[in-house]
Amino acid sequence: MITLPDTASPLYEKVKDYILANIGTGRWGKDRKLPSENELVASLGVSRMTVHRALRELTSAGFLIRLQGVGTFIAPPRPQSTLIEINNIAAEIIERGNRHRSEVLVLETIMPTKELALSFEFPKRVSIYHSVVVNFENDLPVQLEERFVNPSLIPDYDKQDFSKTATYDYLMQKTPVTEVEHIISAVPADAETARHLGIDVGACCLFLHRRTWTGAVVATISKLTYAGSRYSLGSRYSPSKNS
Amino acid sequence: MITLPDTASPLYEKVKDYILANIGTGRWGKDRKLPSENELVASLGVSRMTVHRALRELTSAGFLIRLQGVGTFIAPPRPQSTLIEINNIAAEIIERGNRHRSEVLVLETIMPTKELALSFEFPKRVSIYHSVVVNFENDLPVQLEERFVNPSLIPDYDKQDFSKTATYDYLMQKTPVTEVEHIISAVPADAETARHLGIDVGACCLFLHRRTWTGAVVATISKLTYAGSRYSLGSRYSPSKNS
DNA sequence: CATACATACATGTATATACTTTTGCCCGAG
DNA sequence: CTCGGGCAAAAGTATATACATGTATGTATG
Repeated sequence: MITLPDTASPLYEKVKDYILANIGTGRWGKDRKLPSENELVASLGVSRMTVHRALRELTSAGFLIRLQGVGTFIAPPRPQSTLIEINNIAAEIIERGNRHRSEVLVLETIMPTKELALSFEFPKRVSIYHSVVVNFENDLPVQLEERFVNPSLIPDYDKQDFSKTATYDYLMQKTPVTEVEHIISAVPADAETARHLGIDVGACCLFLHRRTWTGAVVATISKLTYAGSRYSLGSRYSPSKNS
Repeated sequence: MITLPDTASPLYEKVKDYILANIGTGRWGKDRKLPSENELVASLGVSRMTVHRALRELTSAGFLIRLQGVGTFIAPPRPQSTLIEINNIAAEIIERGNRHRSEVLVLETIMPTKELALSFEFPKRVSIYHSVVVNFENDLPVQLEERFVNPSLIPDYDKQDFSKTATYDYLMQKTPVTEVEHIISAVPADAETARHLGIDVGACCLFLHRRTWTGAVVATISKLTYAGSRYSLGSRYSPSKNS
């Protein structure tokens, strides 16, 4: 029987500390398999629910991997990927000390195309909101922003004045985002895009496709086109900001 | 009594979805206070532990704020930014079930231009490693990869065979990255890029500029050019994966 | 009137118990 | 030797219960 430290912290935290202290010391074999919940119950003298909570939280924090029916394992060192941050364009422009202005080209209710309804994961055809806005930095158009919005989550989208409130701000305020999908690509400007952004047809544009979810429901689909010569996505990131 | 959806997902997930769906609709008053655990138990017909777990996870995901003795409240909107993930291209290609191959065009030691030395934050001119590699997905060139590497951190870079080990893997293995800077833009292909990627001059390319630091020292500078028509950066991200 | 106490109610922690789902493996039938 | 059934083990979920701890509030008492 192992005795956990006699501090003020809750029991499941002590169990977490105990497990963390034993990760990396090689104490748990070269297959990096932890004792089972029931073994920990026996060796630590706490209930299985408490052990389970400790293990679940360490798993969600990325330290462990658990397989039902198999066991609990130490997670491999962090996956080789880096993150970049995508900011709200209005805020970004203002932060650079420049003036931001929006021009609303379209704000309407439409029936989605079959393809769009599919992207929304709609079982049947329901009408959705559709907006097209051009964002200016010091009177120079930098971003063409087309959005499709799920009206069941954001009811009054079509009644807003998006030349005053940025669409992004309104959406973020109205509904919590639980998941985001991004696809970034480079595309040549089509005729309409070129006209709105004041660039040549065929000029390189950065194209950002974004879907956001609230729970299991697709909340918004956005297609953001940036004039390639006038804009780039940038970020600086420290991986060491995790627990 | 509210009836939760009859799906296969666990009960606490349904409770989380139910709560998320009610956040932002203004359903829970202008003080943004949620019903107490016991009220949710009564209205949803589940046990308090299940409600508690749902609320605890939403709290740790940043959606809620809980005060013992007071109640549960909707958290103020999170900082408005989202993250996208940039993966190792070799790993990405293999994960898609395709074949990855590299062709090393250049691997040499050079004296940096003044501009480059500035990017490295070098006080004086020191020689650096320089590599140019084309990455193929099933014999189709998708990425032109130019790297400048700080020899004081990665000594034997010029002696590796990068048709066998991906440059990325080698660098990640050799030195820990403490900070990353990314700039993504869309550019037309110049003559040389077009030739190496097998695309037309002027075709849209995704251009990724990356600097990595190890401590206070710039370790690598990379210029990655993706054939726009053949590649897009994608990612799906759940903000709720924090502790 | 002000302070102290009692009370109610909120979330936090801990346990015991039961059942479900997934997986790995042994063992026997063919 | 192979296939498949069945069993055991592991994590996952759900509940009932109890007690701990923190907060707000009303009330009795000095």
